[in-house]
Amino acid sequence: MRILFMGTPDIAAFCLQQLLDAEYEICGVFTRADKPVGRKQVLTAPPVKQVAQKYDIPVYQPATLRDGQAEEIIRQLAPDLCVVVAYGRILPPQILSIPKHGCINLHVSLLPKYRGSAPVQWAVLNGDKQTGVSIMYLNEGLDTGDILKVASIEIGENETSGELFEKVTAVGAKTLIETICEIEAGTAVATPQDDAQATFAPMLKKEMAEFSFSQPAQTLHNLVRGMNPWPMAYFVHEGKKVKVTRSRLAEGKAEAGTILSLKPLVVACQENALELAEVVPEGKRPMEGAAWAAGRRFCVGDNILSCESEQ
RNA sequence: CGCGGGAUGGAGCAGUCCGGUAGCUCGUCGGGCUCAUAACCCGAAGGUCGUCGGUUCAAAUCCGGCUCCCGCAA
Repeated sequence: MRILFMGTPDIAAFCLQQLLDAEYEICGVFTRADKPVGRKQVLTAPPVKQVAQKYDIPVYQPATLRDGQAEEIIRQLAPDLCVVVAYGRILPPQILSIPKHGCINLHVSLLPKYRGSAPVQWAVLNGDKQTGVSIMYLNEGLDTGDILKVASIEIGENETSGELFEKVTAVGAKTLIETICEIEAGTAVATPQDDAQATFAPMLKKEMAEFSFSQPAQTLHNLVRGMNPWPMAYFVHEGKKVKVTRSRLAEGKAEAGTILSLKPLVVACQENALELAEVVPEGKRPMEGAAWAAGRRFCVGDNILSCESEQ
């Protein structure tokens, strides 16, 4: 079985690695262009490219799939199956039809829920107790193809998107390989999605990460978890961003923003209260919420939101 | 030369503008109170103020070089 692999970030690189470890024949890799990364803006190859190069697999990074060139390359590679994991592009129909066994895709949600680019984050943001992975055939829509196989995954109470992503990556790769086995064996069965149940999980935007304390603690806790590791939930204190990287639900009732405890640092929300376990003030490194409170010289009863006017 | 913040006992900060005895909250250790405690009271230890050089009677503080950390941007 000649496989053409398409993907870009870590999860895709992990799947590619697993396929290689399972000794599948990878005839080529499509990934997105190298891009500048980090403070120094060093031009960096996507994770998938790094893995592919290690195994001397031909790498293609076309700017578009729709000018006929990509189609030509793929025909020459003559894959039996195309495996797509977080490639970041929709494949046009003329490419979808090239491989004999079609194109399959790993999507990290229980489809038809959370179609789109940030399914893991949205599951956490919405406070879901479980999510999962789906392997499906690609069609011309966005994550709308027939489903071959699913696996569900529990979401812990304090689990972040980043942590969940690690679990999802492992389960996803495993499920992907199981599915490929079934396709090879001819036992794979595809089931159409129920479009009426579909929801959409768009890419996160930085503005979505800002909060005051005027929402229920559970909502904010979900935000903190869901926005970690990027873009990180934050509130503004004295004109500066304070990211909250870790939180816990806490008991207590008071006007939103009231400091109920300094150690640990607990702040009242619209409903209940939230412990700020770890924060990253602008220009500072991560620190315990209590340490930040010590340096800010808060007192129990102060309002974290109105400090600006008081001081 | 992308913009900006920062480096002060174990943690987080103040002090720097206007040089002159190292300060705050917490932690640690010892003691006390208490049925008890993460609570409270008393006491103690712990810092060549990132680094190198300059100015000065005197530098955390003023001047210059360097290193490291972080936020933004991408």
